Amino acid sequence: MTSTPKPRYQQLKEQIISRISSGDLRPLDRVPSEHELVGSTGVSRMTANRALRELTDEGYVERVAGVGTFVADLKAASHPLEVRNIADEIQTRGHEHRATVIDLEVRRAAPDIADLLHVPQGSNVNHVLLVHFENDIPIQVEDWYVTINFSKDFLTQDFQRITPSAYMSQIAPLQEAEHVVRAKVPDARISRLLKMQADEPCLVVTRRTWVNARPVTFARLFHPGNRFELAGRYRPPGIAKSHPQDSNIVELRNFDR
Amino acid sequence: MTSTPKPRYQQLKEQIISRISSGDLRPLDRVPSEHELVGSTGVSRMTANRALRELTDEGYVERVAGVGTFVADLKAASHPLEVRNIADEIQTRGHEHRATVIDLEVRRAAPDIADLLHVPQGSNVNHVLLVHFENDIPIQVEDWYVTINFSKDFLTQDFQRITPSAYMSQIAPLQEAEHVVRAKVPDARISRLLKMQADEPCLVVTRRTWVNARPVTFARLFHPGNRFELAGRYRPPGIAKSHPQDSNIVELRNFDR
DNA sequence: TGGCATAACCTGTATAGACAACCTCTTGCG
DNA sequence: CGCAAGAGGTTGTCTATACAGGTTATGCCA
Repeated sequence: MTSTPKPRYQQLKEQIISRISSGDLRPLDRVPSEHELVGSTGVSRMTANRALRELTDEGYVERVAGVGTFVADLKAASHPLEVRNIADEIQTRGHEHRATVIDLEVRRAAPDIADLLHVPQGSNVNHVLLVHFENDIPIQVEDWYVTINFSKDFLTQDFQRITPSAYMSQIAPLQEAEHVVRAKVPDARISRLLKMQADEPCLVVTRRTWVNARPVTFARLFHPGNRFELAGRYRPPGIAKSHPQDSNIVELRNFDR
Repeated sequence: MTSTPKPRYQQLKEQIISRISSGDLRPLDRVPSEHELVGSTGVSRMTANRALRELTDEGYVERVAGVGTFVADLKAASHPLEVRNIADEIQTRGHEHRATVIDLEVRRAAPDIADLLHVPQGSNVNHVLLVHFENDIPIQVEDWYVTINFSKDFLTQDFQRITPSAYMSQIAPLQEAEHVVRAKVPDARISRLLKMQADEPCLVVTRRTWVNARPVTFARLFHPGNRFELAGRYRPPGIAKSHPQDSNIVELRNFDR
């Protein structure tokens, strides 16, 4: 069908991405050098250089002159739209973080959850509900639903130590994600867990992730509207040489007013 | 100080970016071809190619094989974190859009506004307050403050036809922006303008933009929490060849429940 | 043994040249 | 007059080569 084959630098990129996705190359592993790629694939060094350079721009690998090319840390590969790990944020602020698991079980999927995860209604899904505290003040409720096939050791995880989203990114690299932010007055249970007053609004972030074109997780994150906000900062690319990753992250932060 | 000068492809990129920023090159204008850059700057064609290719990746220009390179439309240069123009979104949904300007004047900056815009307290700032309607239902209140120096013909704009954010991007390209999203119960005036019920929460997006490291605009966008949500979708780069711009946009959308 | 020069390897950049594919406009033929 | 062929410009890709600068390990010499 395609009259012209894919360019060779693109083939090379996809080959390396696939080795990363499959786990053949793990974070911080060494990626073949330009010269090695020249030897193994027959392309010229400039072509290998372009492939590795673009993989750097896209956050898949990191390069150090004089040393080599290495698979990037998952964190560095995360996207501006990715909400930062709440435990990290709290620690960044120098505060104490604590999490309490309210519920951790396999349950039958309610109709709406089944629909979102593309599983039969009433089939089993993993579920965890937990509350995060910053200096003993509740600031986030996480309500996760994860397909059984995606995570088989879900119930044995210690979600008080590792957040669900950190656990998920360990299992498989993020391939696709959708975030929706709403303002909503939460139901009584969430309101109670967050020690909120009646009629106080929540900032609700719902996130769905896909792996291999199938939805695998669905999560709702509730935050007290009077204590939290979602902030993003943006600087256009091309001029400043500082890490673009730094500036374009979306973070959930506390505001003191 | 810098022992090694900037690479030539980077100098070329900055030179072209500066011609775009200054208005010397306007959207859809033709950018010098690779061959012309070779002639005018003395670099090799591969170096010119790299400069133009990276500018393409960064959204500054668009290239068409066999035709040439052109300054990208402002819209295409926008960032995932950039909230889409609400008039566009409504038209995308096939609905009728209408805007009503409630207030358009120069006023003295209140302490908080003066602080955010880095102007002396009580000095003059442009202000506009307007309401957007989708099929005659109010869906967004925009509350803008713009420094006098940045926009001198602010009061003569027809903000019922051109949204403030579209007008701002006409004046100068966005250099830096900060977005904050909150859930909040609005004050009585906003609540009335949006025809909201008491105690109903708002999704409030506040945005501040910088040009040449100085804050120039501050805006608050209010949306009824029960009618609107902020959605973002993300697909990692490098594999799919479809426009990355398409998939990573944050849009404000209506949900019907 | 300690320290320094050096070799080996790596990435980063730059050049010159080549071919392919694409688009537009002109030219010439039927 | 209409259409096809071609010329010329443009981007897209690829190669071979070169030099600079950073990092690490080796090995020699004092």
